Amino acid sequence: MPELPEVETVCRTIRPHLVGRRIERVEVRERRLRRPVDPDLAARLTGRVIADVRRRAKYVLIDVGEGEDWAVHLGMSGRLCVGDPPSDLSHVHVVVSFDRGPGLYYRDPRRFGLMILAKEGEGLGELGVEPLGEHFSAELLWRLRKRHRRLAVKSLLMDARRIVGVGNIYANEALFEAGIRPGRRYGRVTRAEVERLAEAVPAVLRRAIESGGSSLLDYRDGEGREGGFQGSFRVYDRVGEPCQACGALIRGRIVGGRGSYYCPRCQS
DNA sequence: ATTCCAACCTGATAGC
DNA sequence: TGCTATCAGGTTGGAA
Repeated sequence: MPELPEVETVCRTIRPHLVGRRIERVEVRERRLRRPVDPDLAARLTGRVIADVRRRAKYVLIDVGEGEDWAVHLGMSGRLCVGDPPSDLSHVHVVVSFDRGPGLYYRDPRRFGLMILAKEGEGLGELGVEPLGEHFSAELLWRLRKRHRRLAVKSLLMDARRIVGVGNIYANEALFEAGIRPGRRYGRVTRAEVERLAEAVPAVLRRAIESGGSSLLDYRDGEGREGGFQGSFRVYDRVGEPCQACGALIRGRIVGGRGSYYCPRCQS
């Protein structure tokens, strides 16, 4: 679910409710996430004052001072919402209350999410370039091409060790915008196409953020609202529908184990 | 070193 | 209605 635009939206929507709040109580109801939650997490967080909330890759980073971040990954079905948890607490794994104002809860039916408390910048593994940052460019993509000639271009876009934040939805959408088929070997992508891709990736992500992200099933922002970008998909999950640009029927195939979608006329 | 793929888990949906 | 099979926004570890 949550790719960069969704995580960014969550950060923006929880930030005003959390900054300056002192963590009063943390209840971990289910420790079995993708990696087990530290048994001491609640104790380590209690009493901390939240200094900031920001995003890195697909992580929500809650700055709890002393150089440490409470990093939350939403996996496929995670939600981080401000307010009281729903009366049905199933899949609500963590509930937080503060010295004042509304609480915060984490819900994740599939438990592919992750939650750690670590020194700033640590514990998140190898993370690549931010596609909305200054280091993302055609030059970078061209450089990466040298080392990944055999890889499908879409798989490269989705490899968080190289480029972060781009998941299955936005990889498909950006490749449509750049006119490149998802399964094309990266070594066969031309310089001109790389230039288009370098424009398309941040453009798609920015538009999605403006719409509050995409809600398929589980995603909600920090205030419980659905995103709106799912109504703007050009190719994602649209097999058999006409391309909005040329009318050809959208096709689907598996690339790198993930559902991939493209217009056979607009994308080569 | 790079690439591929199964695995993790629950729920929604499609087909019979 | 109900059962089964398939698929889903992500990441990872191990094999090829």
